[in-house]
Amino acid sequence: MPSQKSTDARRKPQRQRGHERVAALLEAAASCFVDKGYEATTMTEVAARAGAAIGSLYQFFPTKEILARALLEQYAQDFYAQLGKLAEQSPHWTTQKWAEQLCPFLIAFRKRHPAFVMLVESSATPAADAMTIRRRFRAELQALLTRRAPHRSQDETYAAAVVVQQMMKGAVAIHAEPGMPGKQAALAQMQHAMQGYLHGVFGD
Amino acid sequence: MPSQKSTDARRKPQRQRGHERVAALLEAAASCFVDKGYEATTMTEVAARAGAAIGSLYQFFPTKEILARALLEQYAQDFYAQLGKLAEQSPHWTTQKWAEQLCPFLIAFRKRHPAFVMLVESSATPAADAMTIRRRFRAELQALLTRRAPHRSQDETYAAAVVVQQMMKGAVAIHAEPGMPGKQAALAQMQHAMQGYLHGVFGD
DNA sequence: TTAATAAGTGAGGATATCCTCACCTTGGAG
DNA sequence: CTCCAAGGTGAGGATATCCTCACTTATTAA
Repeated sequence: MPSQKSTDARRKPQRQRGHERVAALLEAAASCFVDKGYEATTMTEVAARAGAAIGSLYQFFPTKEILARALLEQYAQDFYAQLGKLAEQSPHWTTQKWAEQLCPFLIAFRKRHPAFVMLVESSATPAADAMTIRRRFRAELQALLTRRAPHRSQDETYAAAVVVQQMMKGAVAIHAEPGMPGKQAALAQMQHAMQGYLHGVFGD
Repeated sequence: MPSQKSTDARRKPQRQRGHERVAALLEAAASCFVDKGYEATTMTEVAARAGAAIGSLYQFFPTKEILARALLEQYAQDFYAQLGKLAEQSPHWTTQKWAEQLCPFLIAFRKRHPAFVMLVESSATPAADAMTIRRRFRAELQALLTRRAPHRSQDETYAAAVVVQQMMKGAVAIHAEPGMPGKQAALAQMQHAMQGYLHGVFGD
């Protein structure tokens, strides 16, 4: 029994047309989630935005939760890939560059995939998946920090990773708030705060 | 026409029993919101947890949104009152004390009223109310900072208030995450980060 | 006591969403 | 060309939630 309904029983596309449909459906789902949130988006509207019949949607995604999880999984891969690029470049960074790179990182990713932060942050249904992603994100941050500050203990770099993660989240929240005056100045201050904190962690 | 259905057309309690009912209903609603989130809580369960009939609930709160707004309004009053206490004491604080007081502030309030942060943070229905609360919260923070750092411009203290607000949110997120190892150390680091940032803002 | 109003009740109507299913269409392999 | 599985379709069943309403009970004022 290779698959169960409750987790992932969707029929995987075999022909090219199937793959195109699935891509369109996922894109439509992302669009709906961004516009209305997870709970408020309806399967009917997802199908409509994809230009597909409701039956087609259910052929590939038997459940709204499975649909969201598929979207999350797709984004998570790209997310970790971007993090990997950071890991490659980080050895050459000054402390200032660390803040310049880390602070806007989530903002940039949210620009590429607006639904990602929404689904990970939302306390909606795929809560377990979101938690997994947040934990791994934190672990990758810790690995980055440990390489830069080997004199710090694991406990110390872990706590620092938690703080940096929350600061990145804060930067996204600032960036995403509609109609905030002086948004650029606030983001600069957030970055400044992160730089000051990293300065203390790195001990330089 | 003193009231409209869409905003607040509830029959206000006149007798003592009515006030008790309303209190029980609000408490039950808060409990449901905390357990299941705004969208997922049903009016039926709110009534059940309050030991009331569904009809009684609708007598005082004709809509789930009105129910949530009433809860938010009640909490907001307490929230601003607590902020006021901070404002009274803040003139005597060292920079370290500022971080010690501000960083755990939201955590403490969340312990008193777990549904408050949930409703304000959630992108659920009363989005406008939540935005209003966040904005006023930020304005009060700015007032606090302006009194402490009069040499800073309004733009500067506003940006600082935004940063401090996000750090407080981050502290709550850390505190609220279930099963995080080294949570106390992470919270201490968050506080340390805020202290370092305020140090720069205050210029001491 | 009696009348009037607040408060209480729960079956059920209206609506909306998730999801199924029986049937149809398409396109590539043999 | 034929066949068959992948892909497509949308009416409608199952379910759940919001909310109403006609009616009963409690409490206060006169």
